[in-house]
Amino acid sequence: MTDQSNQKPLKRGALANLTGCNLETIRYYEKIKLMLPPDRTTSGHRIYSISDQSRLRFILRCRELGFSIEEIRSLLSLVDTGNYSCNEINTLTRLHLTSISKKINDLKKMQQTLQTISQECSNGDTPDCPIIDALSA
Amino acid sequence: MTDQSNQKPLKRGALANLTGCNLETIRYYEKIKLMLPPDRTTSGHRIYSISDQSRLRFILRCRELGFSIEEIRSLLSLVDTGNYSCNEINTLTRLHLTSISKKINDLKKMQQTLQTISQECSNGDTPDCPIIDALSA
DNA sequence: ATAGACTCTGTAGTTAGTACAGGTACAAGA
DNA sequence: TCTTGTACCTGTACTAACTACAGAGTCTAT
Repeated sequence: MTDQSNQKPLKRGALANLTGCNLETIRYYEKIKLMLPPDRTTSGHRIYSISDQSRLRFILRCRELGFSIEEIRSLLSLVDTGNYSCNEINTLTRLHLTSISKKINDLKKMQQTLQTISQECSNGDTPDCPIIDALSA
Repeated sequence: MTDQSNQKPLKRGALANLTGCNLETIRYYEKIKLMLPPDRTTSGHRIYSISDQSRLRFILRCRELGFSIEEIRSLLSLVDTGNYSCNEINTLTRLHLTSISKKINDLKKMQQTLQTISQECSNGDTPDCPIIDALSA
């Protein structure tokens, strides 16, 4: 009954297809030691276990949520040792939330400024442009 | 009466101090041809004219507002040729505003998701963490 | 004259990947 | 069995926008 197609060991291309991750990115994550070195066939082709697949999904999910590689490294190392508390994880999460808020605020300030100066624009055909003036100020 | 101190030709360090721009960044902008090659003393030290100073300020202001180097290059090339209309400038500005809005939206989605999963956290001392569960899903 | 600050050049490192080139391995069809 | 076309292997170079350094030359103030 259950579909076993995503429960089998996979080669790199198949893992990429399954997760939506770029082929080269998988190798990159191994190089920077986010992904553990997978088993290999005798000829050297990588074989990804189910736990490798879960780990990649975890990484990709964190990236979607804006965690940096180093933040993910911290999360993974807590999980890998098994010596983590929910408390520690939540601290990292809240730190990340703070930096997201800061980015949003910075972008909103830019947006506000640009909207203001853009509204002054006459949209004319002459080189007399209040935007350029504002940017030069 | 008027302070002429920021109206004199300057060397690189002085220009950096005056504008708040990093010393090396000025050289970088020259290398990538955002800044025009300045005059030199006989021994090769760069001497920045008043118009060089204005150009750098323009670049820095655009960077503050989130324009990419290539966007600034477009703006500057319009201004440099003199063949620009307010209309063209405003088009570039509105394109940039669109990309800012998109970034804000993306960050807000991350924020929302992270807040939700963070709130489920018991902050306990055990490795039983709903954040990790959510990230693994 | 000389010490210390400034400037010059080229190069390497940063983040988070992406894209090749040149060479094997594998799987399917004739 | 042979062949052909993918898929995979490795290392390296490229992206954006800087920043930092090493080693050499120059300028300035005492």
